Amino acid sequence: MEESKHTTPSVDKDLDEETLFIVSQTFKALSDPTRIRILYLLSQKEYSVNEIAEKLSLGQSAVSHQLRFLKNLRLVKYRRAGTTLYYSHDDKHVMNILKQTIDHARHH
Amino acid sequence: MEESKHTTPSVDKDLDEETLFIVSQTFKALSDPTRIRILYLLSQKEYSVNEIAEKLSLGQSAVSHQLRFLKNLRLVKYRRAGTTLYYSHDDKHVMNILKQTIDHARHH
DNA sequence: AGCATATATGAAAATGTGTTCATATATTCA
DNA sequence: TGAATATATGAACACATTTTCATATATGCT
Repeated sequence: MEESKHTTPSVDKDLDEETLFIVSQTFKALSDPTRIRILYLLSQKEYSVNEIAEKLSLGQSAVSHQLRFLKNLRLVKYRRAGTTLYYSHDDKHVMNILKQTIDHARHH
Repeated sequence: MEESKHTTPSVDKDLDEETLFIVSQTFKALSDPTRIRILYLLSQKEYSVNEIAEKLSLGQSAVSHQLRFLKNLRLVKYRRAGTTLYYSHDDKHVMNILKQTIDHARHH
């Protein structure tokens, strides 16, 4: 009975492979400027693929590929309206972390 | 006078290049399993380069390269004791975000 | 100075990532 | 069904990242 009585969670346990994988994937999603810009846009409201491409001056294909990446991690979701897919964010925790880090970066 | 009266910071402003760069670099630091393991280790206490290499079964050179990466972003610092360098974390905000995300990943 | 130990560094190799291009699929409408 | 529009997909390319290997540098000790 020596360790972690009422200490902060996450310290003192070791990192199992699965946790490590999830954490690294999550941060990888946030490590690319294009994906950050997409998520930041989606933090405001839903947008279609073409709207995202236009707003950010990116190719339709590039946006689609990145959305698939984000979708696989369940960071975004979409709803269909005819042939148009409206994407929106789908992970409040991750969006919150992105927001925190943007604020932190801005405060210099 | 239409937007962002008392809304959350970081929304509604656009992302300037510099902020985008800092944010993406920060997350890139956290996106690699080796660096995550190093930072996680350093969240507990300071360790020398060789201690880190042994604890994590990594080559001395690989650890040194990653520490330089983290040092450039001012995420870690070191103190010298003879020929030994003891590294420790140096950014509470980033360590907090790492901790949050590990907890989040563990809760599935 | 010479030797031992701890760490850093540069280049090469192996692997991973992001964009583009061409094309496929899905939906709507006439 | 056929045309039009929106999005997805796969392959190829360019570029970036991570590790390894060999070697350099720094410090302390005798």
